[in-house]
Amino acid sequence: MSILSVSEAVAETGLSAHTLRYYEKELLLLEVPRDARGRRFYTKELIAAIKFISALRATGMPIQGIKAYIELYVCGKHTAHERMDLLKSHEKAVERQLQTTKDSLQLIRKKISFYQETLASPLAASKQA
Amino acid sequence: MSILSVSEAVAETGLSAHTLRYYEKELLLLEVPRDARGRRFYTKELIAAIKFISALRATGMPIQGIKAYIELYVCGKHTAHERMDLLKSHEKAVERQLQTTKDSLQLIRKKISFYQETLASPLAASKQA
DNA sequence: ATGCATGTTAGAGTGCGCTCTAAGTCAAGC
DNA sequence: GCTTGACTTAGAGCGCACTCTAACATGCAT
Repeated sequence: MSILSVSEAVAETGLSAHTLRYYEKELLLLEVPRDARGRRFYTKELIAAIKFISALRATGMPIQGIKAYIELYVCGKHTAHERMDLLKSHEKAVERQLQTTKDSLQLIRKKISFYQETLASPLAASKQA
Repeated sequence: MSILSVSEAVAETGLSAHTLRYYEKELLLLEVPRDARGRRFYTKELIAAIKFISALRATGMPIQGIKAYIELYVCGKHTAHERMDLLKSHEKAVERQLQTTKDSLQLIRKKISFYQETLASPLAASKQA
């Protein structure tokens, strides 16, 4: 299973075939190999790259940001430090975003608690939007 | 400071005046009062509503979902349970999303660690996309 | 009285990330 | 031989959430 067809890659990564092609077109995926009939297949390295790209996307990095990372990679080993800095900066952004999500979740939970109290004893409560 | 002008509401909520008007048009904000000159102002209840809406947006609830919540609110007290269920369901969704963000962050940190090792002792390492 | 700040409106435009369409190719199975 | 299914391409279309434009109104300061 170290070489996957399109449909296998779809199953493995959770992305659609359309999205895989779109990423390739946007230069997020480089050198996707083809079989004798011109059909794509995905090596385990490529699958790992797709999963990493998915992690960047899932944490809100825009396509252009990922592209910038890939371009550094293409430029060679001497960009390793710059690539790491890019990831570290994204790491910090994700940490901030996690915190604001948690804060927002707290506010939502407060509202839920309010509903729970109100529904338990309808005599209380009045002012809420 | 229990009544805020547009610019004060902008400062207080972090949203743009454009976005406040957009939310009003989309029926997320109801009955925004006006002064004698026809200019909006925001009561503290309205500001609280805006902050709650921002929390829902910050946690990924779409405008249409928020609108559904507001519509239930407009329908009266008897929808309180349904509104709470809607929030609870969103709470669960946010918890799942928080988990996948954390998982993705772990993968990103693994890559950063790899770079750190590689850059510390350049003799190691080779295979990474 | 003139300019500026701060608001108003309806409606158009933007950026992002997919997502889909239409037409075609090829090998395998009935 | 014909159909089916998994793929290919270039390019169009879509949904979302803003975001901006243009023209106008009003009161305050110089």
